[in-house]
Amino acid sequence: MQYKKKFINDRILEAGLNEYLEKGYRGGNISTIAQNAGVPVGNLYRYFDGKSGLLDALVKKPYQEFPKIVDQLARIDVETSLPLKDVMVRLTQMLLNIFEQYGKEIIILADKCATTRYEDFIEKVAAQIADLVYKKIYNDDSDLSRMMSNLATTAFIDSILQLLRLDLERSVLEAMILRVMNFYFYAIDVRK
Amino acid sequence: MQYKKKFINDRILEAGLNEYLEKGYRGGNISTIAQNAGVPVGNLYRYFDGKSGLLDALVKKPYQEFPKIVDQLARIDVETSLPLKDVMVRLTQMLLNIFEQYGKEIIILADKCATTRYEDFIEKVAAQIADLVYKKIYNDDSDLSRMMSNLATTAFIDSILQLLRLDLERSVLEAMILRVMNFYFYAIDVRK
Amino acid sequence: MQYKKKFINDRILEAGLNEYLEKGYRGGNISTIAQNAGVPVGNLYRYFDGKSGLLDALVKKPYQEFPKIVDQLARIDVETSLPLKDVMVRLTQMLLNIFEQYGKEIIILADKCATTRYEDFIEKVAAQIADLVYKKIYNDDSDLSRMMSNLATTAFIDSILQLLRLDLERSVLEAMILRVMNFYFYAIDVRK
Amino acid sequence: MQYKKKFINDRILEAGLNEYLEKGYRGGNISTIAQNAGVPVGNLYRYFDGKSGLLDALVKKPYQEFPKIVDQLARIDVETSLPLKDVMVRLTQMLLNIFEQYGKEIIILADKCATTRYEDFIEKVAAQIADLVYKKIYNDDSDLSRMMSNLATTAFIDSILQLLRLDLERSVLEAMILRVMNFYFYAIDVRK
DNA sequence: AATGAATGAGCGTTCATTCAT
DNA sequence: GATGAATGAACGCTCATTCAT
Repeated sequence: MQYKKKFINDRILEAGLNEYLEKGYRGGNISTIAQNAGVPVGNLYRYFDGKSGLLDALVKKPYQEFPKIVDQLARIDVETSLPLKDVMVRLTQMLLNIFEQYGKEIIILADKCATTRYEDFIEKVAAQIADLVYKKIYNDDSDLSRMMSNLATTAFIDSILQLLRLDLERSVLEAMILRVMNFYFYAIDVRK
Repeated sequence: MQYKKKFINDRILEAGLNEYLEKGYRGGNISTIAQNAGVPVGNLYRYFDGKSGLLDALVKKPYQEFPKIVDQLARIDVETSLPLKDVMVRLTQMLLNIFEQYGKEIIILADKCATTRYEDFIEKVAAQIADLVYKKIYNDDSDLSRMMSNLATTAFIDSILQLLRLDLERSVLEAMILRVMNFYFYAIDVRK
Repeated sequence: MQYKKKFINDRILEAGLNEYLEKGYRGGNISTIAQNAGVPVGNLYRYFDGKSGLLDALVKKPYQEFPKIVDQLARIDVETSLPLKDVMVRLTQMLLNIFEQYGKEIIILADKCATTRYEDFIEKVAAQIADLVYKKIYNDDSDLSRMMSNLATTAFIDSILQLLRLDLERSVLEAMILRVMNFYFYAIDVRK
Repeated sequence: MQYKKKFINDRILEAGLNEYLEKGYRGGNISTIAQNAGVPVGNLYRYFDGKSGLLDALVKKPYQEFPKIVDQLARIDVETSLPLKDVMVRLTQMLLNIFEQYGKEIIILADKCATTRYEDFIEKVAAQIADLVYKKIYNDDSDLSRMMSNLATTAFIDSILQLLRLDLERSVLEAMILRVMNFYFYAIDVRK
């Protein structure tokens, strides 16, 4: 029987989060994580499957949720035929929700997972969203347009992630999101 | 200076480029680099000053050139008072030139130098350009505007970097650059 | 401070002592020390700060004590104006005490520390003692006399060190010390 | 046919001498020796059998001569029954001769050969001379007396070596040798 | 179940020696 | 024969993981 204490589990997760955020997955140090969590290394290994297992645990939720959210959005889009801007507003709301819960974890997924199996996570999510953007705005079977959707989407996501990294107050964050939205999707038709 | 064979020098540089590109500086392995270059480790050390020296050699040129280019651009801007779009076109041309020569090296500088002295290179360059953008477009002493200049500039640079990563043909690259330019700077005044 | 086992600490110290004694600091091999101590290399690093840290730990005490002892002796000399021979007897007693505790460590300090910061330790100690001898016996402002004090003192110390290396019983050691004393300081005035 | 240039041979020997003197055998660096000799490393290997072969070549002469000289002295002693002091004067002359030719080489033999097969050369020579001293002065079948002969002889040799290291002018050296002689062998009978 | 000392493979680097030119 | 670039074993050290207590 595996008995585990939630508060130990949580302290390890938090320490791991900060360590990976600060030094990246490869640069992160398991002993440091254990120490910062106030847990002996050996015990950390009872709670998580080593360095990579801890990473898995940290990013599991957003890693699984993200694609689902975008799928959901896609379905809404198809079913309701909202104008692009509204779709993006919805997307942004969804993103904000998940960011609020998993902000730091997403930054790890986005920036700190070189050499792990997560290393192209953001790329894949961006591609998924870009597909939506492409169908909605460009949809002209040209490679350049596909690329453009990708670029714009990735840039949009990057901008959101940048805001995330700044660790802003909610109200400021909202204001900035609106600006970014405007920036990326105002008069998109003439800019595409 | 001892005699060194250009093709060995180049093979090490190439192997180092690929290794750092693939695994980042920290994750990169000197023995692997040597092996992929077809050179024994010991000899690699005759050509470059170890792991960090090889990184230095790889990124030296773009690391030095980049800030100069932006300075140059700033001077042109002040002296000629060109409209923003023209300034950006100039910048883009300049960037393209340096990208063409040092594309992969710049990606290493941008993404793969955590824990090295280059780790905030892109940030600094972006800040330098963002300052230009801020003065040119916003210039209203508001923190949100400063942030917005930063976001837009970083997103712009990221988009360019993304194109870089795709390893496109020159003509395609040009077309995409034009689109990105348009995307970022069309009707910027109403979107800011 | 983490928990460390005294017997492991001691076994590493002993293995290090023997290794440095046998091969000198530079020639000594950390893996060999670890192996002879029955400890994996990694663990040695938990107990001591690497190759140089282990040397430091080995010689720390005699390195600090020696100069103090000579100072002490100098003070006694000035305050009591004992005849030379008595001063030397006192010195010898003091040396014997420290030799008994740190015999091998002193041999390392004396012979095996080329290229370390201890490399001229014995020279400095000899100079310090020679100064005493010079003031007590020669004191004629001639360079040759200074040299002679240095020679005699160094030879005296070397003789003592040689006895040390022989690992004699206490009683035998005492007898030999008396003879050496006599040898070096009998009728010193006519021999100087 | 092995064709070798004497001046190259000599320059390597000289560079090796200085390197080993300065850094000891283990610390000495073959590439540095080659460079200081103005000879490519590869060529050094044609002239000498590597690091240890160069050492062999450097110390060969004094290594072979020394024991012979002492043997010679022993024979003179037995045949002529000179008084001790005269024997020592003879020895000193002999030593001086060999020192003049091989001074630095002897310092290497004496101090810089840890971990080589020469490491107890000086000890052996001292023992050989000490045997002479013992027979001449002590000769009482006591262990302490044997030890005392060894100590005195070694100290005497060490003092001579010390003078050697100072690289003195001939006249100064002579004066010092006389003093050391006096120091070690004046009234030896009452001091033994 | 909890602890942290123990473990050793793997890293970046050096340098005596070899060998293609 | 001369050259110095090439070679790779061996070093000191780190750290993810294991395991005795």
